[in-house]
Amino acid sequence: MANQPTRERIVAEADQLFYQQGFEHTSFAQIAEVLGISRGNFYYHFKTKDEILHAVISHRLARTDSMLSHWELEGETPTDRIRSFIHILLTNQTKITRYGCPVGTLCTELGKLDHPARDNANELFTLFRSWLRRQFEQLGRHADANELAMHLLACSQGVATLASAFQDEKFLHNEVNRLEHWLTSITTTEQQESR
Amino acid sequence: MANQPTRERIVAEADQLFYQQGFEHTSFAQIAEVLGISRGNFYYHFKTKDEILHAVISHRLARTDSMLSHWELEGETPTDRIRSFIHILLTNQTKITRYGCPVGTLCTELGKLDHPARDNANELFTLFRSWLRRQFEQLGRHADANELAMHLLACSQGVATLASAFQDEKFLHNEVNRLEHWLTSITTTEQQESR
DNA sequence: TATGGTCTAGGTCGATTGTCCTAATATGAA
DNA sequence: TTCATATTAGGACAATCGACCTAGACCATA
Repeated sequence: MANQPTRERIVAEADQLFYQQGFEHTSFAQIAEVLGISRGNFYYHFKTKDEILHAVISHRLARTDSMLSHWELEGETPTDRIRSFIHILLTNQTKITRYGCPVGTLCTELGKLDHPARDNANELFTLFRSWLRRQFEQLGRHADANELAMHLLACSQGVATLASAFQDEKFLHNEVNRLEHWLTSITTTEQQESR
Repeated sequence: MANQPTRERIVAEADQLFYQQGFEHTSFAQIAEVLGISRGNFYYHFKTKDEILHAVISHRLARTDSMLSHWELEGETPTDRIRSFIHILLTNQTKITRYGCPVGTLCTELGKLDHPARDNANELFTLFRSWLRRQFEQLGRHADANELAMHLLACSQGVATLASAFQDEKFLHNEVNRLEHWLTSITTTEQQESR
Protein backbone atom coordinates (compact mmCIF):
# COMPACT_ATOMS: atom_id res chain seq x y z
CA MET A 1 0.00 0.00 0.00
CA ALA A 2 1.01 3.57 -0.51
CA ASN A 3 2.88 5.19 2.32
CA GLN A 4 0.56 8.12 2.76
CA PRO A 5 2.70 10.13 5.17
CA THR A 6 5.60 10.53 2.73
CA ARG A 7 3.37 11.20 -0.23
CA GLU A 8 1.35 13.65 1.77
CA ARG A 9 4.44 15.33 3.07
CA ILE A 10 5.66 15.82 -0.49
CA VAL A 11 2.35 17.30 -1.60
CA ALA A 12 2.16 19.56 1.44
CA GLU A 13 5.70 20.87 1.01
CA ALA A 14 5.33 21.26 -2.75
CA ASP A 15 2.11 23.15 -2.12
CA GLN A 16 3.93 25.61 0.12
CA LEU A 17 6.94 26.03 -2.14
CA PHE A 18 4.89 26.37 -5.32
CA TYR A 19 3.02 29.14 -3.58
CA GLN A 20 6.02 30.92 -2.15
CA GLN A 21 8.48 30.54 -5.02
CA GLY A 22 6.38 29.56 -7.99
CA PHE A 23 6.01 26.21 -9.69
CA GLU A 24 8.86 26.43 -12.18
CA HIS A 25 11.32 27.97 -9.76
CA THR A 26 10.83 25.13 -7.28
CA SER A 27 13.02 22.10 -7.96
CA PHE A 28 12.89 18.49 -6.80
CA ALA A 29 16.21 18.92 -5.06
CA GLN A 30 14.82 21.70 -2.91
CA ILE A 31 11.67 19.85 -1.90
CA ALA A 32 13.75 16.76 -1.10
CA GLU A 33 16.21 18.78 0.91
CA VAL A 34 13.48 20.41 2.98
CA LEU A 35 11.78 17.06 3.64
CA GLY A 36 15.06 15.27 4.29
CA ILE A 37 14.44 12.57 1.69
CA SER A 38 16.42 11.62 -1.38
CA ARG A 39 15.65 12.97 -4.84
CA GLY A 40 15.27 9.50 -6.27
CA ASN A 41 12.57 8.73 -3.78
CA PHE A 42 10.32 11.19 -5.54
CA TYR A 43 9.92 9.02 -8.56
CA TYR A 44 8.44 6.23 -6.56
CA HIS A 45 5.52 8.47 -5.57
CA PHE A 46 5.40 10.73 -8.60
CA LYS A 47 6.72 9.93 -12.05
CA THR A 48 6.88 13.52 -13.28
CA LYS A 49 6.87 17.02 -11.89
CA ASP A 50 3.53 17.60 -13.55
CA GLU A 51 2.12 14.76 -11.48
CA ILE A 52 3.14 16.57 -8.31
CA LEU A 53 1.55 19.74 -9.63
CA HIS A 54 -1.62 17.81 -10.35
CA ALA A 55 -1.64 16.37 -6.85
CA VAL A 56 -1.06 19.81 -5.35
CA ILE A 57 -3.95 21.29 -7.31
CA SER A 58 -6.23 18.41 -6.33
CA HIS A 59 -5.22 18.92 -2.75
CA ARG A 60 -6.05 22.59 -2.96
CA LEU A 61 -9.35 21.86 -4.66
CA ALA A 62 -10.37 19.47 -1.90
CA ARG A 63 -9.32 21.86 0.82
CA THR A 64 -11.11 24.77 -0.84
CA ASP A 65 -14.23 22.68 -1.29
CA SER A 66 -14.38 21.75 2.37
CA MET A 67 -13.72 25.36 3.36
CA LEU A 68 -16.64 26.53 1.25
CA SER A 69 -18.86 23.84 2.75
CA HIS A 70 -17.81 24.97 6.18
CA TRP A 71 -18.74 28.55 5.37
CA GLU A 72 -22.05 27.29 4.04
CA LEU A 73 -22.87 25.65 7.38
CA GLU A 74 -21.39 28.37 9.52
CA GLY A 75 -22.94 31.49 7.96
CA GLU A 76 -26.58 32.05 8.71
CA THR A 77 -27.30 34.45 5.87
CA PRO A 78 -25.80 34.70 2.35
CA THR A 79 -24.32 38.01 3.41
CA ASP A 80 -22.52 36.35 6.30
CA ARG A 81 -21.15 33.70 3.97
CA ILE A 82 -19.92 36.20 1.43
CA ARG A 83 -18.32 38.06 4.29
CA SER A 84 -16.46 34.88 5.15
CA PHE A 85 -14.97 34.98 1.68
CA ILE A 86 -13.91 38.58 2.03
CA HIS A 87 -12.30 37.81 5.36
CA ILE A 88 -9.80 35.30 3.99
CA LEU A 89 -7.86 38.40 3.01
CA LEU A 90 -7.52 39.14 6.71
CA THR A 91 -7.02 35.56 7.84
CA ASN A 92 -4.14 35.05 5.43
CA GLN A 93 -2.98 38.64 5.38
CA THR A 94 0.63 37.85 6.25
CA LYS A 95 1.09 35.27 3.51
CA ILE A 96 -0.93 37.28 1.00
CA THR A 97 1.18 40.35 1.65
CA ARG A 98 4.27 38.26 1.02
CA TYR A 99 3.29 35.94 -1.79
CA GLY A 100 -0.02 37.20 -3.17
CA CYS A 101 -3.08 35.07 -3.78
CA PRO A 102 -2.30 31.34 -4.08
CA VAL A 103 -4.95 30.83 -6.74
CA GLY A 104 -4.27 33.88 -8.84
CA THR A 105 -0.51 33.59 -8.91
CA LEU A 106 -0.62 29.90 -9.81
CA CYS A 107 -3.11 30.41 -12.63
CA THR A 108 -1.10 33.33 -13.96
CA GLU A 109 2.13 31.37 -13.94
CA LEU A 110 0.66 28.27 -15.56
CA GLY A 111 -0.97 30.50 -18.14
CA LYS A 112 2.37 32.01 -19.10
CA LEU A 113 3.99 28.60 -19.21
CA ASP A 114 1.11 27.41 -21.38
CA HIS A 115 1.00 24.44 -19.03
CA PRO A 116 -1.54 21.63 -19.55
CA ALA A 117 -2.58 21.89 -15.89
CA ARG A 118 -3.75 25.44 -16.46
CA ASP A 119 -7.42 24.49 -16.80
CA ASN A 120 -7.03 22.34 -13.74
CA ALA A 121 -5.78 25.28 -11.71
CA ASN A 122 -8.53 27.51 -13.05
CA GLU A 123 -11.00 25.13 -11.42
CA LEU A 124 -9.94 26.72 -8.15
CA PHE A 125 -11.28 30.03 -9.41
CA THR A 126 -14.41 28.34 -10.70
CA LEU A 127 -15.01 26.80 -7.30
CA PHE A 128 -15.07 30.21 -5.63
CA ARG A 129 -16.98 31.72 -8.51
CA SER A 130 -19.80 29.17 -8.44
CA TRP A 131 -20.05 29.31 -4.68
CA LEU A 132 -20.22 33.11 -4.65
CA ARG A 133 -22.75 33.12 -7.48
CA ARG A 134 -24.97 30.81 -5.47
CA GLN A 135 -24.76 33.14 -2.47
CA PHE A 136 -25.75 36.14 -4.55
CA GLU A 137 -28.63 34.16 -6.02
CA GLN A 138 -29.82 33.36 -2.51
CA LEU A 139 -29.62 37.08 -1.94
CA GLY A 140 -32.19 37.50 -4.70
CA ARG A 141 -29.72 38.70 -7.27
CA HIS A 142 -30.61 36.12 -9.88
CA ALA A 143 -30.01 38.41 -12.83
CA ASP A 144 -26.49 39.52 -12.03
CA ALA A 145 -25.29 36.89 -9.56
CA ASN A 146 -22.51 35.72 -11.85
CA GLU A 147 -21.41 39.28 -12.55
CA LEU A 148 -21.31 40.11 -8.85
CA ALA A 149 -19.35 36.96 -8.11
CA MET A 150 -16.79 37.79 -10.76
CA HIS A 151 -16.55 41.35 -9.52
CA LEU A 152 -15.89 40.31 -5.95
CA LEU A 153 -13.38 37.76 -7.14
CA ALA A 154 -11.59 40.37 -9.22
CA CYS A 155 -11.47 42.88 -6.37
CA SER A 156 -9.95 40.48 -3.89
CA GLN A 157 -7.55 39.37 -6.58
CA GLY A 158 -6.36 42.91 -7.21
CA VAL A 159 -6.10 43.60 -3.50
CA ALA A 160 -3.83 40.61 -3.05
CA THR A 161 -1.63 41.61 -5.98
CA LEU A 162 -1.11 45.19 -4.80
CA ALA A 163 -0.79 44.28 -1.13
CA SER A 164 1.98 41.93 -2.17
CA ALA A 165 3.71 44.41 -4.47
CA PHE A 166 3.70 47.25 -1.96
CA GLN A 167 3.93 45.01 1.12
CA ASP A 168 1.09 47.07 2.50
CA GLU A 169 -1.21 45.48 5.08
CA LYS A 170 -2.92 48.76 5.83
CA PHE A 171 -4.08 49.01 2.24
CA LEU A 172 -5.36 45.46 2.52
CA HIS A 173 -7.46 46.41 5.53
CA ASN A 174 -8.81 49.50 3.78
CA GLU A 175 -9.96 47.44 0.83
CA VAL A 176 -11.55 44.82 3.05
CA ASN A 177 -13.56 47.56 4.73
CA ARG A 178 -14.52 48.88 1.32
CA LEU A 179 -15.65 45.45 0.22
CA GLU A 180 -17.72 45.03 3.37
CA HIS A 181 -19.46 48.33 2.72
CA TRP A 182 -20.06 47.27 -0.84
CA LEU A 183 -21.55 44.01 0.36
CA THR A 184 -23.85 45.88 2.74
CA SER A 185 -24.94 48.24 -0.02
CA ILE A 186 -25.68 45.27 -2.25
CA THR A 187 -27.81 43.69 0.45
CA THR A 188 -29.79 46.79 1.37
CA THR A 189 -30.31 47.67 -2.28
CA GLU A 190 -31.70 44.21 -2.84
CA GLN A 191 -33.98 44.50 0.16
CA GLN A 192 -35.28 47.81 -1.11
CA GLU A 193 -35.84 46.40 -4.58
CA SER A 194 -37.58 43.29 -3.31
CA ARG A 195 -40.10 45.24 -1.28
CA MET B 1 29.62 53.60 -31.09
CA ALA B 2 26.96 51.28 -29.80
CA ASN B 3 24.84 49.63 -32.43
CA GLN B 4 21.51 50.75 -31.07
CA PRO B 5 19.30 48.72 -33.40
CA THR B 6 20.58 45.36 -32.12
CA ARG B 7 20.49 46.38 -28.50
CA GLU B 8 17.05 47.87 -28.93
CA ARG B 9 15.87 44.78 -30.74
CA ILE B 10 17.05 42.63 -27.85
CA VAL B 11 15.26 44.81 -25.31
CA ALA B 12 12.08 44.92 -27.40
CA GLU B 13 11.99 41.18 -27.91
CA ALA B 14 12.90 40.41 -24.30
CA ASP B 15 10.16 42.80 -23.24
CA GLN B 16 7.60 40.85 -25.26
CA LEU B 17 8.80 37.42 -24.18
CA PHE B 18 9.14 38.35 -20.52
CA TYR B 19 5.54 39.49 -20.70
CA GLN B 20 4.19 36.50 -22.58
CA GLN B 21 6.21 33.71 -20.98
CA GLY B 22 7.60 35.19 -17.83
CA PHE B 23 11.14 36.29 -17.02
CA GLU B 24 12.56 33.03 -15.74
CA HIS B 25 10.95 30.88 -18.40
CA THR B 26 12.49 32.97 -21.18
CA SER B 27 16.02 31.92 -22.12
CA PHE B 28 18.79 33.61 -24.04
CA ALA B 29 18.64 30.91 -26.67
CA GLN B 30 15.01 31.71 -27.39
CA ILE B 31 15.50 35.46 -27.67
CA ALA B 32 18.49 34.88 -29.91
CA GLU B 33 16.59 32.45 -32.08
CA VAL B 34 13.67 34.83 -32.53
CA LEU B 35 15.99 37.71 -33.40
CA GLY B 36 18.19 35.58 -35.61
CA ILE B 37 21.39 36.45 -33.77
CA SER B 38 23.89 34.26 -31.97
CA ARG B 39 23.75 33.58 -28.27
CA GLY B 40 27.26 34.84 -27.74
CA ASN B 41 26.32 38.18 -29.21
CA PHE B 42 24.18 38.86 -26.20
CA TYR B 43 27.10 39.20 -23.90
CA TYR B 44 28.52 42.07 -25.86
CA HIS B 45 25.42 44.15 -25.16
CA PHE B 46 24.46 42.70 -21.79
CA LYS B 47 26.76 40.97 -19.34
CA THR B 48 24.02 39.19 -17.38
CA LYS B 49 20.37 38.28 -17.72
CA ASP B 50 19.59 40.66 -14.90
CA GLU B 51 21.03 43.46 -17.00
CA ILE B 52 18.53 42.70 -19.73
CA LEU B 53 15.76 42.66 -17.17
CA HIS B 54 16.91 46.02 -15.89
CA ALA B 55 16.95 47.41 -19.42
CA VAL B 56 13.47 46.04 -20.07
CA ILE B 57 12.09 47.60 -16.90
CA SER B 58 13.76 50.94 -17.70
CA HIS B 59 12.26 50.76 -21.17
CA ARG B 60 8.82 50.13 -19.73
CA LEU B 61 9.24 52.93 -17.21
CA ALA B 62 10.14 55.40 -19.94
CA ARG B 63 7.28 54.28 -22.14
CA THR B 64 4.81 54.42 -19.25
CA ASP B 65 6.05 57.86 -18.28
CA SER B 66 5.54 59.25 -21.77
CA MET B 67 2.12 57.64 -21.95
CA LEU B 68 1.07 59.30 -18.72
CA SER B 69 2.38 62.65 -19.96
CA HIS B 70 0.41 62.15 -23.13
CA TRP B 71 -2.77 61.51 -21.15
CA GLU B 72 -2.01 64.60 -19.11
CA LEU B 73 -1.94 66.76 -22.23
CA GLU B 74 -4.78 65.00 -23.98
CA GLY B 75 -7.40 64.89 -21.22
CA GLU B 76 -9.12 68.16 -20.45
CA THR B 77 -10.42 67.20 -17.01
CA PRO B 78 -9.01 64.89 -14.32
CA THR B 79 -11.98 62.64 -14.97
CA ASP B 80 -11.06 62.36 -18.64
CA ARG B 81 -7.49 61.49 -17.71
CA ILE B 82 -8.51 58.81 -15.23
CA ARG B 83 -10.79 57.44 -17.89
CA SER B 84 -7.76 57.13 -20.14
CA PHE B 85 -6.21 54.89 -17.53
CA ILE B 86 -9.31 52.71 -17.31
CA HIS B 87 -9.38 52.38 -21.08
CA ILE B 88 -5.99 50.70 -21.37
CA LEU B 89 -7.93 47.59 -20.39
CA LEU B 90 -9.83 47.97 -23.65
CA THR B 91 -6.89 49.10 -25.75
CA ASN B 92 -4.83 46.07 -24.75
CA GLN B 93 -7.74 43.72 -24.18
CA THR B 94 -6.40 40.99 -26.47
CA LYS B 95 -3.00 40.82 -24.82
CA ILE B 96 -4.42 41.26 -21.33
CA THR B 97 -6.87 38.42 -21.88
CA ARG B 98 -3.96 36.24 -22.95
CA TYR B 99 -1.15 37.26 -20.66
CA GLY B 100 -2.64 39.42 -17.92
CA CYS B 101 -1.29 42.78 -16.83
CA PRO B 102 2.37 43.34 -17.80
CA VAL B 103 3.09 45.22 -14.60
CA GLY B 104 1.28 42.99 -12.15
CA THR B 105 2.54 39.69 -13.53
CA LEU B 106 6.14 40.89 -13.61
CA CYS B 107 6.05 42.24 -10.06
CA THR B 108 4.42 39.05 -8.83
CA GLU B 109 7.01 36.86 -10.51
CA LEU B 110 9.98 38.88 -9.32
CA GLY B 111 8.49 38.87 -5.84
CA LYS B 112 8.34 35.09 -5.79
CA LEU B 113 11.86 34.84 -7.15
CA ASP B 114 12.96 37.30 -4.47
CA HIS B 115 14.75 39.06 -7.31
CA PRO B 116 16.80 42.21 -6.64
CA ALA B 117 15.00 43.99 -9.49
CA ARG B 118 11.71 43.62 -7.67
CA ASP B 119 11.73 47.16 -6.31
CA ASN B 120 12.66 48.38 -9.74
CA ALA B 121 9.63 46.71 -11.27
CA ASN B 122 7.39 48.03 -8.50
CA GLU B 123 8.31 51.51 -9.70
CA LEU B 124 5.98 50.82 -12.61
CA PHE B 125 3.13 50.53 -10.15
CA THR B 126 4.30 53.62 -8.31
CA LEU B 127 4.32 55.57 -11.55
CA PHE B 128 0.64 54.83 -12.16
CA ARG B 129 -0.17 55.27 -8.49
CA SER B 130 1.37 58.73 -8.21
CA TRP B 131 -0.17 59.86 -11.46
CA LEU B 132 -3.63 58.67 -10.44
CA ARG B 133 -3.29 60.21 -7.02
CA ARG B 134 -2.52 63.54 -8.62
CA GLN B 135 -5.62 63.27 -10.78
CA PHE B 136 -7.82 62.55 -7.78
CA GLU B 137 -6.26 65.48 -5.95
CA GLN B 138 -7.11 67.73 -8.88
CA LEU B 139 -10.61 66.36 -8.49
CA GLY B 140 -10.64 67.82 -4.99
CA ARG B 141 -10.17 64.49 -3.26
CA HIS B 142 -7.15 65.57 -1.27
CA ALA B 143 -7.98 63.46 1.77
CA ASP B 144 -8.36 60.08 0.06
CA ALA B 145 -6.57 60.61 -3.25
CA ASN B 146 -4.00 57.95 -2.49
CA GLU B 147 -6.64 55.50 -1.35
CA LEU B 148 -8.70 56.05 -4.49
CA ALA B 149 -5.62 55.60 -6.66
CA MET B 150 -4.76 52.33 -4.98
CA HIS B 151 -8.33 51.15 -5.27
CA LEU B 152 -8.52 51.85 -8.98
CA LEU B 153 -5.14 50.21 -9.46
CA ALA B 154 -6.30 47.13 -7.56
CA CYS B 155 -9.53 46.85 -9.52
CA SER B 156 -7.87 46.97 -12.92
CA GLN B 157 -5.29 44.54 -11.62
CA GLY B 158 -7.94 42.04 -10.58
CA VAL B 159 -9.82 42.49 -13.82
CA ALA B 160 -6.70 41.66 -15.80
CA THR B 161 -5.99 38.57 -13.70
CA LEU B 162 -9.49 37.12 -14.04
CA ALA B 163 -9.92 38.08 -17.69
CA SER B 164 -6.70 36.19 -18.34
CA ALA B 165 -7.66 33.15 -16.27
CA PHE B 166 -11.12 32.78 -17.79
CA GLN B 167 -10.15 34.15 -21.21
CA ASP B 168 -13.21 36.33 -20.92
CA GLU B 169 -13.31 39.61 -22.81
CA LYS B 170 -16.96 40.17 -22.05
CA PHE B 171 -16.19 40.22 -18.34
CA LEU B 172 -13.45 42.71 -19.03
CA HIS B 173 -15.92 45.03 -20.75
CA ASN B 174 -18.41 44.67 -17.90
CA GLU B 175 -15.81 45.69 -15.37
CA VAL B 176 -14.66 48.63 -17.47
CA ASN B 177 -18.25 49.88 -17.55
CA ARG B 178 -18.45 49.40 -13.83
CA LEU B 179 -15.26 51.36 -13.30
CA GLU B 180 -16.56 54.17 -15.49
CA HIS B 181 -19.73 54.38 -13.45
CA TRP B 182 -17.65 54.38 -10.31
CA LEU B 183 -15.54 57.22 -11.69
CA THR B 184 -18.67 59.21 -12.51
CA SER B 185 -20.06 58.63 -9.03
CA ILE B 186 -16.79 59.79 -7.53
CA THR B 187 -16.91 62.97 -9.57
CA THR B 188 -20.52 63.86 -8.84
CA THR B 189 -20.12 63.04 -5.16
CA GLU B 190 -17.16 65.37 -5.02
CA GLN B 191 -19.11 68.14 -6.73
CA GLN B 192 -21.91 67.72 -4.22
CA GLU B 193 -19.50 67.74 -1.30
CA SER B 194 -17.64 70.79 -2.52
CA ARG B 195 -20.77 72.85 -2.77
C1' DT C 1 45.96 50.61 -47.95
C1' DA C 2 46.64 50.08 -43.12
C1' DT C 3 44.93 50.41 -38.32
C1' DG C 4 42.10 50.21 -34.32
C1' DG C 5 37.73 49.96 -32.29
C1' DT C 6 32.91 48.00 -32.83
C1' DC C 7 30.19 44.20 -33.39
C1' DT C 8 29.07 39.24 -34.26
C1' DA C 9 29.37 34.08 -34.45
C1' DG C 10 30.07 29.92 -32.41
C1' DG C 11 32.15 26.94 -29.20
C1' DT C 12 32.85 25.73 -24.30
C1' DC C 13 32.36 25.80 -19.37
C1' DG C 14 30.31 24.31 -14.80
C1' DA C 15 26.01 24.08 -12.60
C1' DT C 16 21.39 22.63 -12.43
C1' DT C 17 17.31 20.72 -14.28
C1' DG C 18 13.87 16.63 -14.66
C1' DT C 19 14.22 11.87 -15.34
C1' DC C 20 15.66 7.19 -14.87
C1' DC C 21 17.96 3.06 -12.96
C1' DT C 22 19.57 -0.15 -9.61
C1' DA C 23 20.78 -1.73 -5.15
C1' DA C 24 19.66 -1.68 -0.42
C1' DT C 25 16.39 -1.53 3.33
C1' DA C 26 11.90 -1.94 5.75
C1' DT C 27 7.69 -4.21 6.32
C1' DG C 28 4.36 -7.69 6.83
C1' DA C 29 2.22 -12.16 5.76
C1' DA C 30 2.97 -17.24 5.48
C1' DT D 1 12.38 -17.65 9.71
C1' DT D 2 11.36 -16.85 4.82
C1' DC D 3 10.03 -14.39 1.11
C1' DA D 4 7.51 -11.07 -1.63
C1' DT D 5 6.31 -6.42 -1.65
C1' DA D 6 6.70 -1.58 -0.43
C1' DT D 7 9.73 2.02 0.20
C1' DT D 8 14.08 4.48 0.13
C1' DA D 9 18.82 6.03 -1.14
C1' DG D 10 22.00 7.55 -4.27
C1' DG D 11 24.29 7.59 -8.50
C1' DA D 12 24.01 8.51 -13.62
C1' DC D 13 21.81 10.28 -17.65
C1' DA D 14 20.90 13.87 -21.43
C1' DA D 15 19.34 18.37 -21.86
C1' DT D 16 19.37 23.07 -20.79
C1' DC D 17 20.59 26.98 -18.23
C1' DG D 18 23.48 31.49 -17.73
C1' DA D 19 28.00 32.79 -18.48
C1' DC D 20 32.47 33.25 -20.68
C1' DC D 21 35.99 33.20 -24.32
C1' DT D 22 38.18 33.85 -28.70
C1' DA D 23 38.53 34.43 -33.57
C1' DG D 24 37.02 36.94 -37.25
C1' DA D 25 34.02 40.26 -39.82
C1' DC D 26 32.78 44.96 -40.26
C1' DC D 27 33.74 49.87 -40.67
C1' DA D 28 35.41 54.32 -40.14
C1' DT D 29 39.51 57.28 -40.19
C1' DA D 30 44.19 58.32 -41.20
